[in-house]
Amino acid sequence: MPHELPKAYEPGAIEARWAEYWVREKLFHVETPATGDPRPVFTMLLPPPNVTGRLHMGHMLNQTQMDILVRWHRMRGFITLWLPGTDHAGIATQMMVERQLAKEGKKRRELGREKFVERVWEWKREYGGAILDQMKRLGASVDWGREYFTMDENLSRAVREVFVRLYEEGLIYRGKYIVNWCPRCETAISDLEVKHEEVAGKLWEIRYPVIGTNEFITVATTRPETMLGDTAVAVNATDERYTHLHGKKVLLPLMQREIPIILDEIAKPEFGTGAVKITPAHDPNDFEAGKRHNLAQIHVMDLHARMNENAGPYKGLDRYAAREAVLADLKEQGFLVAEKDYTLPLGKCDRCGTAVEPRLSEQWFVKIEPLAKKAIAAVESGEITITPENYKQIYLNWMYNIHDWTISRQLWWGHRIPVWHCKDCPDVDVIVARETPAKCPKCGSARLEQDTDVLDTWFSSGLLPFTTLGWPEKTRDAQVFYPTTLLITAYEILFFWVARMIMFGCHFMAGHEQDAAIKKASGWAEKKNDSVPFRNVYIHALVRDADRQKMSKTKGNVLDPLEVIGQYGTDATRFTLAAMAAPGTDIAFSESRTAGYRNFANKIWNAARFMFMNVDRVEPGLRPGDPSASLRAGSRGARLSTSPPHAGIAGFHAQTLEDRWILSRFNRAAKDVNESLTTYRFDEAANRIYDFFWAEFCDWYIELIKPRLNEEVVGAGLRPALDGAEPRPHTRAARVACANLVNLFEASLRLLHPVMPFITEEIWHAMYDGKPPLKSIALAAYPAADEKQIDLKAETEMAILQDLIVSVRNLRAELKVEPKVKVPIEVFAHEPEIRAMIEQNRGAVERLASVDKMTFVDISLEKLPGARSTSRFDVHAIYEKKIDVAAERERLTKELEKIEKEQANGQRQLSNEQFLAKAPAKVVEGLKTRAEELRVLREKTLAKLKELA
RNA sequence: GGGCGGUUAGCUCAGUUGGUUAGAGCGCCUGCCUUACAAGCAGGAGGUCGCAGGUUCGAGUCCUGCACUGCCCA
Repeated sequence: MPHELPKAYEPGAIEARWAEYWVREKLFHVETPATGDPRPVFTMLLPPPNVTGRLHMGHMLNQTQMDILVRWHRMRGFITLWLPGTDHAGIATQMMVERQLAKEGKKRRELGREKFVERVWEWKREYGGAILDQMKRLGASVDWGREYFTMDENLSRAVREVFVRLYEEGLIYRGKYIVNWCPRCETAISDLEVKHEEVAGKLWEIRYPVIGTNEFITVATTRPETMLGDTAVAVNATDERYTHLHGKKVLLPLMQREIPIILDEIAKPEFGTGAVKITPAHDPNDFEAGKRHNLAQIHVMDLHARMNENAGPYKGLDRYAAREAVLADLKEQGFLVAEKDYTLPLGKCDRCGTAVEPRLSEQWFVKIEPLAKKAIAAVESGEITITPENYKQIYLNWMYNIHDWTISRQLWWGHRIPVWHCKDCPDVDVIVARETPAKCPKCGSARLEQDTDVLDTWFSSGLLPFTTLGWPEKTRDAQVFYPTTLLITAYEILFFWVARMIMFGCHFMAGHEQDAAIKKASGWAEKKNDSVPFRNVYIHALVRDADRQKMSKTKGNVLDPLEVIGQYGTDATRFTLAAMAAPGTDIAFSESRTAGYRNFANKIWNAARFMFMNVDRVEPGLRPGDPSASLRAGSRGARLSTSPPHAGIAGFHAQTLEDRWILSRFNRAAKDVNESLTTYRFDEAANRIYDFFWAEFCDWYIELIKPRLNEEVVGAGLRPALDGAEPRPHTRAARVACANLVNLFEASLRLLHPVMPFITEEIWHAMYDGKPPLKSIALAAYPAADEKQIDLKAETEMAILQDLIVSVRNLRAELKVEPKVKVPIEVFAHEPEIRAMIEQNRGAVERLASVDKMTFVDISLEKLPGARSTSRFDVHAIYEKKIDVAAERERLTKELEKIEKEQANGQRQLSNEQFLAKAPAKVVEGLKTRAEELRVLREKTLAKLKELA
């Protein structure tokens, strides 16, 4: 089985199999490290998806990036913990179950709180795992053994603890304020959960008669129905138009209520008529103004945004129906002055899209300023870094202007507020307790009632970095894994979640110290503050559709990641997201790219087939990590226990130019990829691997070693193969080439593994005939560059050789040589070493450029037709077909122009003293070398043009 | 209204602290089923880097203004 790969790469079966294997084998489970464990740690918290959620492209991008870093760190020997879990998502989940009930013709309130919550738990047990199951399909290497749910008993206990402590510290208070009220969800929501939208509306001007005069005062409003709750009209003290009305009252139309004219800054003289109606119970600004002037607060709507008894004749009407009725009546009575088109921002509930109603109600708040202070300091001081850096300023700006946070929600699903009211105590005091109290501490009554509200979901998720590690107990887990290393998340929840984690972390973990040895090993020795929830934050991009449109259900352009995966495979989809994840730009996800990366996987697949074919032919039984096997003929040298090497490729015997070259290129690639991943440059890392594997390994290296792999011993006796089976006739060179191929391939798989975990796992296991030294390539070492294996000379020589081969291919195309016809060539090399090098690689040139025979000459070939020149060599194809003189002249003229343009450019700089004085020597040197090359090239081109004339 | 991005090939995007010839994938054109791969191979065309100024020996890269466009906040 192992070496017989199907001809075409089919990701489906492979991926499902390994995804299941990784979970079953618990490969990514992390035990709590013992004291004295010297290894560095890498910890990440998975931003918990909503328990109601379905995987979307944003999750997939997020998880791909996290998984790349997690696998990379794990392979580099870090204790790597990636903690998964789900969020109970108060409103969303409640809505889901309400919808389910509605289908049965039932309502939440009919069921009652207790039964309803039981229903939600049932729902959670049945459907709540869906998104995590989807995650498994992505290959996310999380520790499933530590999975959490925000409503778990231990996490709930921590939530109560936090509430009580904050209350005792005076950082939680209850008060009557204007909040954002969603009449659909029947709950208060925070500022962040309101989405503002520009909508076309109207601005109505209404005149209120001033009592005791014949005058009117005109106010403008976009929400005329709220006038029913007006308790004042404000004008600006400096507004001379109204000076004579100071101290007077107006008679509120329709309601016939006398209300005062007040002087307040809220009225801006330059805006409209300069007079504003004040409705303290239905507008946040008016509420503040009302407090300044001690105005009555009149509710005119109920919880469902229907007019209530305070709205007089309009009682029972929905707010929009009431608006129509009010306008009609105002018009009829002559109070409506004007109606203008007006664009207004409308706040909508983030969850259900219903227009939010500002509503005066009693809620619980977190006093945010003291918490924000520490959270600002943590980022300003660099204890927490935010990447890309521009988000740092966005975070800070928001933090500077932060408001108190409404944490109570009028829902049934969530952490119920640990507050009780005593029915027998006349005063308004509350009992705040960690556990349900049996009786009132004041009067001893047992008639206690728990507050009906639950906490905002973000209140609990903001605690996760420490509650998942056992807080409030002081645990070894916290000592090792807190602060977590990195948080990767979307910009949208920077405030919702990231900011709150920082505030809570800095507050509740103050004084915490990470295990000193581990902290140092992990590279955080210079960090002073161990209370922060994470050391770094990386904000990832938004995934848009191929036309840069935001994906949305209403537009119908949502791409389901699982469908994309079904079509191209997880590896290709992951690769797409990684390769397109350049910082600062959103990702316009295009399936054509994914198709391209599926092709890349197929390329790897077929390169593996090629490798296996040769192993089976040349050296059956050969395994990676056992490079000497091919040299110890007859002995069973495969040592399965050797773990793969860390730096470079151990046991790679660089004997030929292409060997030295690929080894050098591999080490360079490893170096670049490691550097890119350090700075979250997933795009650079992915592209670098792509280019190395395809353009260097496959296109050149494999092609170059083919003849060697086929070398057979002539006349000598046959040698027994490793497994003692059929004798093999291959030379030592062939066997070295084969071993090199295997070792290089194995190292390349490790290089690629974090981005494409499945295909690499599959081929890796096959390389060991299904008996690998480790349970997974994910546990093998990540390649690190070995500087000694970087070989500049080999790279330069190879570049010349490639140049020669490509030049001949060019000539063939120009001369329209039949594909099957081989053509003799002549080569003139400027320097003897280059000539020797080309001579040594004669076979490669002849084969890869379809050359009949290569001969060296001692005179320049530049003037000949059918020749190509570089600054290092001339090459001439001996072929009778007449070349197209006109086309050739055109090509040369174009080339000459290009050369001269560059030459002029270079000359200008080189003759500029300022440039010579100021530019770095390296640049000047480079330019001089280039100038010399250009001079040679120009002469050659000119000579040839002359010859054609 | 305030803030932050973006504008580079037909399309989607890279392009490090300014430095020698601006790159990739897809698409397009030409020729090939060359025994790993047609999901492939070889070759090719295609860019006044949004516009106008400025700084600099040198600008796709830095500064100013403008145009278009996207996002966030109020």
